[in-house]
Amino acid sequence: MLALPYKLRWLEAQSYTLREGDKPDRCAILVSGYAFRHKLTGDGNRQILSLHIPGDALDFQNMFLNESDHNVQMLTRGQVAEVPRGPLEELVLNYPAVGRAILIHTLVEASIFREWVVNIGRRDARSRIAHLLCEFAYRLSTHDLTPSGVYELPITQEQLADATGLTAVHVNRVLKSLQAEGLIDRNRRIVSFPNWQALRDVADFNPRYLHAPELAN
Amino acid sequence: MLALPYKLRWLEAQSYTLREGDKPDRCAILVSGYAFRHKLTGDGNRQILSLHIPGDALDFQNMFLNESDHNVQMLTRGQVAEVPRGPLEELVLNYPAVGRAILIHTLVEASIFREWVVNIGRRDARSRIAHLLCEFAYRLSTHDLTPSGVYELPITQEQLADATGLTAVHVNRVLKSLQAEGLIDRNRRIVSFPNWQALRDVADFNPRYLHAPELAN
DNA sequence: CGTACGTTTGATCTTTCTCAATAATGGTGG
DNA sequence: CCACCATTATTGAGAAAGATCAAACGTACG
Repeated sequence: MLALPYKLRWLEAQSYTLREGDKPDRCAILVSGYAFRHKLTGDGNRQILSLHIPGDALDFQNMFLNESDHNVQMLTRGQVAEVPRGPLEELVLNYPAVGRAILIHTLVEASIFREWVVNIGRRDARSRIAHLLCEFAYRLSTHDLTPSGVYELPITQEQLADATGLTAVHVNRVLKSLQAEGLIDRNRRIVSFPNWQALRDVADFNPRYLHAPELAN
Repeated sequence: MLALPYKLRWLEAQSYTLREGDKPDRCAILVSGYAFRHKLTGDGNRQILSLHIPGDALDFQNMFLNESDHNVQMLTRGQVAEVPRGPLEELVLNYPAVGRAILIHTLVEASIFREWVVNIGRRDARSRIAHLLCEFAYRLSTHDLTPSGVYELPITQEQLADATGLTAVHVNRVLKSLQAEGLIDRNRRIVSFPNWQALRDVADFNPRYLHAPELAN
């Protein structure tokens, strides 16, 4: 996989790696910084579909399809490795071990989408937000991206609202109440979790859907 | 693909083809009838994740993972073809054309999950329900499963509620109001759409996310 | 130092939920 | 064919979560 041609590139916060309707001709792998997927409704509301951390393949979801069905945008400034579509496709299809790894990556991402459906469809605001925080922290920690248990949450309250199907005002209030209860500790965008187990309980968070062991190979 | 060993089997409504936590050892392809995926929250609420029509692979989402993260259940009585895991994996990994088809199928299913996130997260009850009806009708029609423009919707209002993140009571009211406006026409579980374009508008339905042309190959 | 963006707060309004009861419907055994 | 039962659908009244509107407050950054 490392033998593929690629181009490292810095991207500013808010810049797009892919827009809905585009025909993808390359796949960006996130190297540093954070990114997110989102989609807009007809009346202009935004729904954030996933958050991405270094190591994630940003455009793979659309790579084998003819046109992208959503947008991928940088959350912070960061670096991506862009791999052209042709060689990547060839590698994926002709090397079973690679094909298997990519398929698993794709299936795990689908599993995360399913959990988001559950989160937004069937949990109240408090659990929803707690769940998103748990997921983010858990993913960072299984990738050894957080030495400390202190997380930089590179996301505005408005983006958090768009990720959870709420409004920014309500997110603000819920965040404050989680803090008042000692479930989270915020200082600007820096968050820590004084009582991880209690937060997990509030969030109804069960990491099974992240399939961490399968991804470890 | 047709050379794979498989076993045809009838399943009753409500029977499971896969449960959360199971280790999948086979993949069921739906031959007749309808099925759905769902997940339960910690306090027992159900969220339906997708509806399936004949031709869909029911267990593929978990096939390459070690344990299933959700349940798959029959909506109606119907028939499935069960393919054992080993031969299917081998075929998928060693035949690029098959691998490609499976990958595309998987990516399209992920795209549908994303649209459900948008639907539940950012549309009101009326649009949500209309959207689900549009999706179902559109998928049936692109598979030539509905000669007539009249659909049997094999789903209770409670299931519809669990699919849209609403309550059964509210679904009932919305359905009645859609009918009063002439956007749908119901007689028991039989539905037709007297004004498809108007329903699409209400639903904010854009079939791009279904990637019908890519699936046609 | 001013401007733009993000956060916080209050007051009020709406959508949707909850609880509870009643009516249809479909299927079953006699 | 009919009576009975379990589901499902429908309706009403009241409650609640979250949305909306509007304003003030911070903070980073050019």
